[in-house]
This record gives sequence, C-alpha cells and structure tokens, in this order.
Amino acid sequence: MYTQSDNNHSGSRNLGRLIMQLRRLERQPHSFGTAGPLTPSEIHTVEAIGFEGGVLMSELAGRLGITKGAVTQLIARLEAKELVTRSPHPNDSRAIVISLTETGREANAAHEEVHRRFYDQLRSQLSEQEIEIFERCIEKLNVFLQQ
Amino acid sequence: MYTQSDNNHSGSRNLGRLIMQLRRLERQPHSFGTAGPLTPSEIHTVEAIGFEGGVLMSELAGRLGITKGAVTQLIARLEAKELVTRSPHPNDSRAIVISLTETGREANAAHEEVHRRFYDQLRSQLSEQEIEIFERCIEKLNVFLQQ
DNA sequence: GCATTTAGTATAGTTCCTAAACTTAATGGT
DNA sequence: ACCATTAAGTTTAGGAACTATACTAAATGC
Repeated sequence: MYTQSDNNHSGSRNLGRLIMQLRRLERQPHSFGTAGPLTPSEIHTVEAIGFEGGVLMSELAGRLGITKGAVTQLIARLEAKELVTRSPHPNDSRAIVISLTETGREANAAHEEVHRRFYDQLRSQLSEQEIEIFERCIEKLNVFLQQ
Repeated sequence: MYTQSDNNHSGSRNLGRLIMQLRRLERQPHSFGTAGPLTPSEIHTVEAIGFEGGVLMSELAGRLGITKGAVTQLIARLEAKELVTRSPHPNDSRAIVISLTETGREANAAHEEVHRRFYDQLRSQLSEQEIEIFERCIEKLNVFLQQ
C-alpha cells in the first residue's frame, strides 16, 4: 500500500531518471540515412527545417529555442556536410532561405523512422486508453514547460 | 476521427517537442538554496551525491553516465563553490569519498522541492488512475532507453 | 530622409563533455 | 616477495554547443 507521498517521490524519481537518460542520449552522435554521423543538435536542426524547407535563420532560432548566432554556426556545419542549402529570399535581400538537400531529406526521414519505431514499440505495450492518457500527460507537461 | 497513423504521428511529435523543451531547460543555470547559480550539470551532480553522501568518484561517473575525467572537473568546480567535500577513503588510499556540505544539502533540498512542486502541479490536474498510467509509461520509457 | 528595427554574421568566452596518457595504489598469481 | 594487471583518480587537449556582444546591411516607419 502506497501513501500519497510515497507515490509522489517515486514518480518524481522516475522522471529524474528519465531526464538523466535523455541527457546521456543527447550527447552521442548517430548516423541517419547516407549522411555521416550527426550530433544531436545537427539532427534536431534538420528536423526543425523539415521536408518542405524554406525556413529563415531567425525562424529556425525560434523553433530550436537558441540564438541566431548559434543557428549561423549550426547551418555552416550542416552546409559543409551538404545537408542544407542557403538561398536568397525573393523579396527580402537580408534574409536567407534554408532548405534540406536530398541527403538532408534522407537523414530527416531516417530520423523520423527511428522516432516512429520507438513510439510504436511503446504503443505496442500499452492499451488504446493508456496511450491516450499518456499523450494527454505529455501535452500537459509541454504546457507547463512552455513558460 | 483519428486513424492509428495520425495518432502515432501527433504523439511522436509531442514527444519531440518535449525533448526540445527539456534541451532548452537543461542549458539555463538556476539558484538553489543559499548557493549561487548552479548549472544543470552541477545540480545533477549534487543530486547524484545525495544527502547521505559517501560516494566515490567512479561511482558518481556511473550514476551520471559520464567519464571519470568529467567528474573530476565537476567536483573541482563544486568544491570551489563549497557545495561538496573530498575526504580520503578509510581502506583504499586511491579512493576519494565525496559528500555534500551544509550548503550542498540545502541546494539539494531546494532542488528536490522544485521537482516535488512541479510533479504536484501535474498530479493536481490528473486523476489517480491517470497518474498511475503515466508513471507506468515513464517506467517503460526508462527501460527502453536503458540499452 | 533619417532613425529604428530586423536578418544575419563574427568573435570571444563558457560549459560540459570525451579520449588518451598519465600517477598511484591495490590485487592476484607464482 | 615480485611483478603484471587492474582500478581510482587526474591532467590535458580538443570538440560541441551554446551565449553575449558588437557588428553590417537591408527594410520599415514616421
């Protein structure tokens, strides 16, 4: 028999352990598609650009929650690895439009596939109702963390 | 009406967004207790040492999932900030026993309190059953990420 | 037209980590 | 008792991933 407080602590501890595991994962580079090994920041940037592409540098900074300067550095690395292309904006000559190359789109697809498989694996062990509740909890967490 | 595949994608996207938010959080220093601002790595190290203390450097490396060299550097910073103390091991003169100082224990308590409050806030918006399911999901995620 | 805002870059510095080469101490045969 | 091996911790060089600050150049708004 658990008390309210026991539950509380073990739940909080598990969440802490999850964060520790994510910190560990978010340090190791991985290969996606035909591109070489990509650091977590690099693949997240590719993810934030997306298949459609046509993203501005400052928009990317907003999506990733980092400064414009950091984006400049990341895009420079990704351009050197030939995963993204810079092109001038048609109306605003200050702006730069970022898009994925074919290799970049491959990497993005491979990364999405990893996520999808991971999520499927989780879903396979849960009932419809449990999945629904879990996703609602994740949404609530997102709202809490937004501020 | 959702299809299975729609659900899947939105769930996976929400999880991705959560990770993005955690990445952002895990960059900003915060103050805990009477200690000055602590970086995420520093407070996680304090957390890993714990109230009881008496942890070896290599044990700490294992708990945090980082190398011994990284721990040496972290502990040096925390010692300078007077949050931890090094003391010789009674039986093994190679080993060093790490413990929290009073300030370190205060910081740890304040950090735990933040976690507890955050978790309470989440719990207040969920039913008993939802909490139970959510915690089970977190545990499953931990198992998946373990490998 | 001129001040202000906005897009992006450059650069220096910090944090946080790894890898590799070390020192020193313990341990396990032989 | 001796020596190889293992284990605990440190050191150093370097890379990744940021921030902050100061900048250039183009757009916008009175």
